[in-house]
Amino acid sequence: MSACFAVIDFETSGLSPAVGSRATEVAVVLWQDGRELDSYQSLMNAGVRVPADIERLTGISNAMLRTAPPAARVMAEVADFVGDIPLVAHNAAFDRKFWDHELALLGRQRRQDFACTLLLARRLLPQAPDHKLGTLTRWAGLPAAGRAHRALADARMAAHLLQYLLDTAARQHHRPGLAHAELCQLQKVAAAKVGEFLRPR
DNA sequence: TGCCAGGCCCTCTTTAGGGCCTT
Repeated sequence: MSACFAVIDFETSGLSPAVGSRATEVAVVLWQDGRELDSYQSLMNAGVRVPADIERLTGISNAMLRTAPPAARVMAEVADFVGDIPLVAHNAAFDRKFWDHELALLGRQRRQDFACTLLLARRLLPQAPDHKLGTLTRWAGLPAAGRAHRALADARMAAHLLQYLLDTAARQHHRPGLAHAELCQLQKVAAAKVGEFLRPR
């Protein structure tokens, strides 16, 4: 049995907490052995106004956020849902800074590493037209999980992309005539390299 | 109104600059 990953995606009011941006929606997909075990998704009201261009991009309106549960309650729930499971995101540097910032507002700290499907895709799939999540999903023929730029759909797309990358890493290390034990060892090495590729520095 | 960040990585690089990617 392979490791379990918590694939996360935030929608936000902007590009960085450093300029006052806050999370507006979060989703996490628990992913193991090529399938979704469980998921969490919620809008979250952080008391900020979402600019009109981001409303259009995500479809998350200020009216929707007015009736959403408080950000503090949602972050406590999602952090408990994730526990110590390793986190994965597409462009993890982005989601990591919002995860850390929103948890810090609760007086809590991240307990695990973040892996990044963007960095892995750049290394393992250099032939792709570009490395946006939507482009890679279409290019690799992965399932379109719903409306792009909504948290649960993007988290599911990133989970399928993670599986595609894990499979690609294993395939690129394959040599004919390997004994089963050798193949298992090679996959462990590939998985370790995946972790190394994806860990934000 | 328009803008705001920041890490990674490539190259016409390393005493730096700029594109990509996230919303």
